Amino acid sequence: MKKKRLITSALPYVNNVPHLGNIIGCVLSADVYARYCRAAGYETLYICATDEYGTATENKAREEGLSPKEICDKYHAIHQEIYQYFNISFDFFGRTSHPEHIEVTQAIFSDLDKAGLVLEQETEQTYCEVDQMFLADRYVEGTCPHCGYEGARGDQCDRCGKLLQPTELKNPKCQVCGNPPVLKKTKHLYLDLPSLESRLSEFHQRSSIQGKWAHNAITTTQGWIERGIQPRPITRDLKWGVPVPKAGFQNKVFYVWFDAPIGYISATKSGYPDTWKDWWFDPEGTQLYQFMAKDNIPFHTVVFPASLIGSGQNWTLLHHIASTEYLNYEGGKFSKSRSLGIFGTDLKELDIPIDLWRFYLLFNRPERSDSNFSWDGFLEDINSNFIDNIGNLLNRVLVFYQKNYGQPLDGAIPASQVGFLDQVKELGATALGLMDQVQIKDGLKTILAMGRLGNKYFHDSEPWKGIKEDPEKTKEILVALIYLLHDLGQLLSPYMPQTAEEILGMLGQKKRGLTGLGDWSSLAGAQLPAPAILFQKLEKKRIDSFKDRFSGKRELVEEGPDPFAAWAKVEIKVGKIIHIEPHPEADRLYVEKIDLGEDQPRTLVSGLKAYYSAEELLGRKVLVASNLKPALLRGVWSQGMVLAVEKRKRLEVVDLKEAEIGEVAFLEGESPNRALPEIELDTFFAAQIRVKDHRFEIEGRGLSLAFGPLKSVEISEGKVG
RNA sequence: GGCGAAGUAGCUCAGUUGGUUAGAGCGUACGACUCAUAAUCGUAAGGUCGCGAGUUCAACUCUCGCCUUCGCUACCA
Repeated sequence: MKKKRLITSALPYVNNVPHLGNIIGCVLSADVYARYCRAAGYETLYICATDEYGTATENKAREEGLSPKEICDKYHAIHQEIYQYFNISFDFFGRTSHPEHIEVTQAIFSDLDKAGLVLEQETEQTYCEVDQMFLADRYVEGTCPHCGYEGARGDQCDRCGKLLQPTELKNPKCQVCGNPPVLKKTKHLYLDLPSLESRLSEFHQRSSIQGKWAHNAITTTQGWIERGIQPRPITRDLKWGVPVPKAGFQNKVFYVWFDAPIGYISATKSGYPDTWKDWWFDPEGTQLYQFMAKDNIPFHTVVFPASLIGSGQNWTLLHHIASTEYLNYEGGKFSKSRSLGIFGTDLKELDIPIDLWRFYLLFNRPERSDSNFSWDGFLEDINSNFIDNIGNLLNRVLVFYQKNYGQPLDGAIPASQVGFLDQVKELGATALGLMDQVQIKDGLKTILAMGRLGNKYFHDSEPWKGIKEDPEKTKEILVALIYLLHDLGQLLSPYMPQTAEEILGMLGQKKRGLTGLGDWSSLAGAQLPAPAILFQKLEKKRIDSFKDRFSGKRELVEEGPDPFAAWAKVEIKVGKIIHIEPHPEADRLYVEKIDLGEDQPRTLVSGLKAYYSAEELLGRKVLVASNLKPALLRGVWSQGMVLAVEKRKRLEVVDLKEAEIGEVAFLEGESPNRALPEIELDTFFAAQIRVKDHRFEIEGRGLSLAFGPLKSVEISEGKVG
C-alpha cells in the first residue's frame, strides 16, 4: 500500500504580491510534485493558504484606510487569481482568517499548555517610561551575561552569538533614548523549546535521513540548533490575530510564527471538514512534503514540529523538506517598491502562454544555489530548449505520418523498434525516479533528453528516403516516434499540464497518468487530428520590449540615482575638530565637537578610532556632510558625518589647512550648496563622491573650495564617505 | 566591522564519501540533412574548477589565509 502524500507550499503573506521567485520557490514547485504524485497513483492532497495575521497587515490596513479583514479579502483574491492563472492545482487554498484556524491553533495551544510546555512567564518586560512603550527585544541593549560584551542587544549578543532575552542583560538601556528601561509587568506565554530538545533531535535524525532533506535544510537546521534553543514567546500585544484562550491573556493574540504553520492544518480542515484527520493524524500512512524558500527552513524543521510534537497528539510530521534558493531578476533582487522584476499581476498583460512560464521557471529552478532570471535566457530556453526540441519533434512526426499514412494510426508494436523503445522506456523511468525524489529540474531535463533522442532517431532513420524504398519499415519508425511522444506527453503533464494535454490530444489520447508509460495499446487505431503548431516561437523584438519595461530602467528614468541630482541636495562644509574623545560606550567610535562656523559647535560621532589617534585628529580642518539627518550611534546623536577617503582597508581624513571654517564645497563651475534641508544618508551616497588621482570628484567633475580643488594626500583613489 | 552563503566553459547550471583525459544544455565555428516552426543531426573550439599556501601517493572536492559577489546585521553615518 502506497503511503499518502500530503503536500504543502509555504503560506504566502497575504499583502505581498508574489513575484516569479516566490512562485517557483513554493507554489509552482509544490504543484509539479502534487501533479506528479496524483499521476503516479499516490493518494495526494495539496494544501496552501494565505497567512493573514500580524503587524504588517495592520499597518497596511491603516495605510489604505481599510480594516485588516478587508485588506486580507482584497489581497487573498489577488493571490487566488495569480495562482489560478499559473494553473496551480491546489486541492484547497485557504486563509488563516478562517474560523477553523482559530479552532486548530487554540487546540494545539491547549494541548501544549496541558503538557506543561507553555511557560506562563508573567515576566516583567522592559518598558521605557520616557518613550512610553514596551521595547522590542532588539531595542534594549546592555552587557551580555555570557561573554560580558557591553553592546549586546536584547535578542542576541553580537559578540558571542547567543540568543538572549532583554531581561538577561546587565545594565539595560533603551536604544531609542538611552535611558534605562523599567520592568513593567506584562504577561506573555512562551513555548518551552528546551524541554522538547531531545524529542526534536530524534525527529531530525529520523526525518532528515528518511525524507532525504536537501543540503541547505540540514545545515540551516543544525545552525539554528547550535545557536541555542530558547523558550520562544508565542503571544503578542496586537489585535489582528488568533486570540489566546487563556485567562489573563484575552487581550493578546498569538505570534504569527506560532499560528502561521498551523495554517496548513486548519486550511485542510476548512476544505475537508470530515477527512482532514486522515491526513494530519496519520504519521504511519502519510508522508508530509513541504515546499518553501530557504528563509523558511527553521520554522518547518524546528518550530512547527516542536509545536506538534509537544502537543502530545499523533500528528503527521515533516517527511521531506523541499527548500529552494532564491531566483534573482537580471542579476538583482526582485523589488516591488522599485517595480523591479516580474510579479504575478504583470503576467496576464504579457500574454505569453502560462506553460512557457512554467517551463522556464522549472527549468531554472534554484535548487542548489541562487539562479537568475534574464529575458535573454528566457527567450533562448523557450525557443531552443523547448520549442525547437519538443514542439518541432511533435510537428515533424505527425505531419510526416499523416501525409504519408493517413488514418487511423497503425498501432501494433513493431518488432524492429524494440531497441529504440527500450531507450524511451529507460528515459521515462529515469524521469519518474527523479520526480519522485523531488529532483524537479533534473526530471524536466530528462524529458528534454527524450525529445532529443526522438529528433536524433528521426534524423538517423532518414524516413524521407525510406518512404520511397521501404514504406512499411518507415511506418514502424514513425509509429515508434509517436509512442515516444505519448510517453513524453504523459511525463510533461506535471510540468506543463495544458501543453501535455494538447500533445496527447494530437495523438488522439487523453492524459492517463504516469503509470501508463510504456503501455501503448491505446494508440492502436487512434484517430489523429490534424497536426497543429504547439507554440509559436517567441520573437526577440517582443521580448526586448519587455526588457525595457521590467528591467528597472524605469527606475533610472523616474527616480534617477543621478549623482548630480543627489549632489544638489548635499551640503559639505569645512569644520575644525575642537574637541575629541573616545565614545564612552563604543570601541571604535570617537565623539567630536566640530566648529563649522555656526553659533554652536556640533557633536559628531565617527568610526575613526581604528585609523587615527585622538591627537592626530584634534585641530584638523575636515570635510563634514553637514545637512545629514542626525543619527543615534550608541546613545550619542551625531549631527553630521566626517568625510574620509576610503580604499580597501585604508582611510584618510583630509586635513584642509588652507580652508576657512564654515566654507562650503562646490562643484567646479557652480556655486556652493547652502542652507539645504536635511537629507538621508542614502541621498548623500547617491551623489557618489569619489577620489581619483587625488582629486575629489563626481562623475569626472571636480569639487573645490575657495582656495582651489579638493585633494587627498595619501590615498589617490577611493570612495568618499 | 561581524555572521552566513556563494565564486566550475561566452551564458544557465551538474559535479555523490578526495581517485584515470572536469560534465550537460544553450550559444559560437565548420560540416551534413531537408520530413519539420531556417527546425534537426554530427564534429570542433572553449575551463591553471576565484587567488595563494598546506595536508595527501592523489585536491574542483579537506585545512588555513586572501580577493570578489550576495544576503543578514552592526559601534559605517
